[in-house]
Amino acid sequence: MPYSIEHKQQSRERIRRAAADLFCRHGFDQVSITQVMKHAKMTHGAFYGHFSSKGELYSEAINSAAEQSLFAQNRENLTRQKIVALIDSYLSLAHVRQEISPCPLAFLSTDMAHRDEHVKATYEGVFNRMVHKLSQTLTSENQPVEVAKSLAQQLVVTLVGTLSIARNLAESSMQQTLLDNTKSGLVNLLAIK
Amino acid sequence: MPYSIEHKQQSRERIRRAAADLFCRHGFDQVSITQVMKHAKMTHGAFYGHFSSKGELYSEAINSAAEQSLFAQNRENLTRQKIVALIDSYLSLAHVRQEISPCPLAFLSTDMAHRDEHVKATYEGVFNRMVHKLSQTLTSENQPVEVAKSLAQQLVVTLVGTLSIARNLAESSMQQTLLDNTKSGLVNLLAIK
DNA sequence: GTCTATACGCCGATAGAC
DNA sequence: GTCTATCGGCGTATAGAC
Repeated sequence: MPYSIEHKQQSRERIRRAAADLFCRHGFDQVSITQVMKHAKMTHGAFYGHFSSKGELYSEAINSAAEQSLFAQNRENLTRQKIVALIDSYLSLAHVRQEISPCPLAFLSTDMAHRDEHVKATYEGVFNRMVHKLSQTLTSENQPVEVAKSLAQQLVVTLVGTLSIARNLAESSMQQTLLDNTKSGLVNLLAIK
Repeated sequence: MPYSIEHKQQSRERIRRAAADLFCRHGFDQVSITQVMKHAKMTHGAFYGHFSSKGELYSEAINSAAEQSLFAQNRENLTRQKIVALIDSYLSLAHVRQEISPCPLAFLSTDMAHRDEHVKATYEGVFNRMVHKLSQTLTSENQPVEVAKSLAQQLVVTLVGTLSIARNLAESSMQQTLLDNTKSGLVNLLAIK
């Protein structure tokens, strides 16, 4: 038995990671299975030993991107201070250029519209988990949970909207200005609760 | 001469409109020229009498969508009151479902990433025009123009982020909650200036 | 100006050797 | 488990008739 179980799991994980990177960078339709497998150092025929279809890979890739994104890096509970740092990293040129692990919510928002229900559900799951994690931190004792959840939702949609538009601006100075404007707006939002 | 100049212009405009609708609904790659031309009541061979490539059509479609969107409907100067009404329409289920003319910024944000520079520039132009129009209204005499522009940018990115995420939520009740949360957040944002 | 017909390439998925 | 080879379908773009 020349191939161990670990070997197969490692191959699968390499495919997942390559797909997460490429899909976020170029979108689902513009990335072929051949390209993904080339990044994972295999040929395209081997793909179907790990996934049943390109669509299934997409779900896996979204989850993989979420696992490596900024939101997942603080595994334990967040603090308000860490949220500010997270906003800072999220709204950075490095994130726009995908030099750090990209947030799939921002890089794939529009790309979801035409996929099957399973892929959409994956995206929605990532969104809900992010909102939930943030709202836990934003909750204070003397206010209803709905307020914290509303605040967390506003935070996420603003981050996502800013990043996906910033990506489409030609000059990096314009990108930086947009990122900074949102940053100061969010500081106000969180300060007044 | 069986075909008048107006006839050609009308055909071209039908193609532009059909493309705007379909691209916003399904994305660039998922819409074929044949589909666009079917909606425009022609066959696909006729397409190249009006546009030189599918990419060129994309730019035209983005501009066409912008022309018909909510931002373009108030041609004269906006007022603060009209901005509130615009936010209300923008953040409606009807817009999410594309029952009213869709905002190309929200429906195509991610789809831009992989297109050529000309298409991206078109998108950026639409964004800048919207920000400019809003910032004119949000300017008051005793504050620098940068403040109004920053506010207008925050407004647009928040609208775009909310709509593109709402589109990916399965239950309309969840969509409505998200829309309402952003709405109340923006009311606060604009009130405090 | 619009039609039908076709050239040409790319991609998802499968088959079979090793 | 991964390889090479291939099938089948679709989509952009072009050619030529009307």
